[in-house]
Amino acid sequence: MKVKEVADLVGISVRTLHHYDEIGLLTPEEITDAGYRLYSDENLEVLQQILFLKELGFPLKQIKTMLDSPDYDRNEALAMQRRMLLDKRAQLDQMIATLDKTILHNRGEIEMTNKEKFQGFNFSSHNPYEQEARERWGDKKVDESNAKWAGMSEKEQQDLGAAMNAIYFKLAALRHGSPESPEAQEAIKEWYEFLNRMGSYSLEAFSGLGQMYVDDERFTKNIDQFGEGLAVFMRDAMAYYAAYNN
Amino acid sequence: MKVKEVADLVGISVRTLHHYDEIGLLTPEEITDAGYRLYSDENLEVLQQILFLKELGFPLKQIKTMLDSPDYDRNEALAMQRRMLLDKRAQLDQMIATLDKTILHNRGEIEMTNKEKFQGFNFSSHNPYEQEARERWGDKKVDESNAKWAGMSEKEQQDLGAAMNAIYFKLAALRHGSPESPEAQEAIKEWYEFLNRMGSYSLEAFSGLGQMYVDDERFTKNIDQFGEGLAVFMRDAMAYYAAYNN
DNA sequence: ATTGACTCTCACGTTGCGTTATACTTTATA
DNA sequence: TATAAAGTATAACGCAACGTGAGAGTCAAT
Repeated sequence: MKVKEVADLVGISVRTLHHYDEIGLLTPEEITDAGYRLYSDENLEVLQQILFLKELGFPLKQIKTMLDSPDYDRNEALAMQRRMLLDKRAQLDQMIATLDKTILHNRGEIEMTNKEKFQGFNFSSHNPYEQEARERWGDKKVDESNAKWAGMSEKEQQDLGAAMNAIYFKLAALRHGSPESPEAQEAIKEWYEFLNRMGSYSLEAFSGLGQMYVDDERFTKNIDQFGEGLAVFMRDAMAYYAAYNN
Repeated sequence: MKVKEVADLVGISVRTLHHYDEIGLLTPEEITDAGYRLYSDENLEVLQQILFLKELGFPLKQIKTMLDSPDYDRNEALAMQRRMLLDKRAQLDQMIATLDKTILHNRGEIEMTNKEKFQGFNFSSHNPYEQEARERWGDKKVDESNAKWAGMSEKEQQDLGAAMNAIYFKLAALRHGSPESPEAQEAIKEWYEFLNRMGSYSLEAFSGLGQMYVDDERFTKNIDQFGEGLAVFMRDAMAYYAAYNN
């Protein structure tokens, strides 16, 4: 398929396809003698992945990094994308609810706090683990973490969300190997460093958090969406990392 | 409220608020002697509108034009935004359905056409009026219009959608006056020119289309979402325009 | 053979901020 | 009360992701 055919089929521009080729994100299967790009069905399947991830706010560089990874599993990616699309739909639902309340507010039928007026504009939805986190680490650490989150722009929040997912991806791809392998330890180190951008975790607290991933089935359920058994794998990797990095 | 307070409440950056001030989109109610920006509750309500419209893909320049318009009615705007958010949610639903099919396809359980793989990535959903349009204007005109639409990038399609909505807004604001007033005629002229970017309408066809807006209750229902009685107003404005612009 | 549509590369422009630097102001802490 | 930290201002460069236009070659339709 030539560029215009692909562009029309998908609903993007020819320039977009050129750009994706230029940055190495989507390289046509074949180039004719005249230099024309020919796209294969496989190219289209990759393009579909790109558009899903793009819709979810991932920057193209990060999409390329994901797709180029030898550990990238398309079916696991689809499962993750599905969850994120559901999250995004839930965010839209919340925005619609906020809009409905705003209409009633404008009619004088209800009062809205300023906070209520902006429900749904970012993913700062209630963290269901916050109560447990407070019990385990105290109010100060949670408030500190929340303050950091709240002090970020939407872009920063999205980037963090995407970075977090990228780490989950990487760990999921490694989970069939040993949690003590250099690759696994490298990836879990990224997780440790990532967490320390939000709060401040000692190695001991890090290991304890890993145990929580398994003890608390809500954590387990969320994490295992990225790959069955990932929560256990992460716990073991985190315990090993904590033991051997002090 | 100072910038950081607003930024934290809303989940945007301080830089964003500065930018909106710079371009005249959101001007703080008050500036202190030190030059600090102070935002009022009214500013926050405007900011909410901005964020709704931004989420719907309107460029900031266009948002500013809308908000600055003396005809801008916030409640009508909210109704329109609600509809567009519902449309966007429907698009996400379609993307999720596409993703689900993709998962089955990857398992070998179903086959997907290339077209099916990209359902939901743009708003090229089936136009329910297409059948009637074919009957009234023939296959050639509809194919031509569809081909033009399909040949556009997502950005162009979104811009057109936004431009279309902006015209509807303008007309809705004018509908309590005479359809023959210069303002109404100017706005309906924009509609005429807009339609001619998609197809090619004679003045006679334009007037006939206006009549259809009233005769066909699905048209009426869609158009009147922008303002009760707008379909009738447009029909009359279109008839007058057609009669006096040949 | 000619024309129209499609394709290529190149390069500048646009939008909406992010980021950094520098300096002033306000608030919290010792 | 003095000092440090946090918050505020403006200015300006940088970035991502294309859009847009120009010029030229290629392919398909007439």
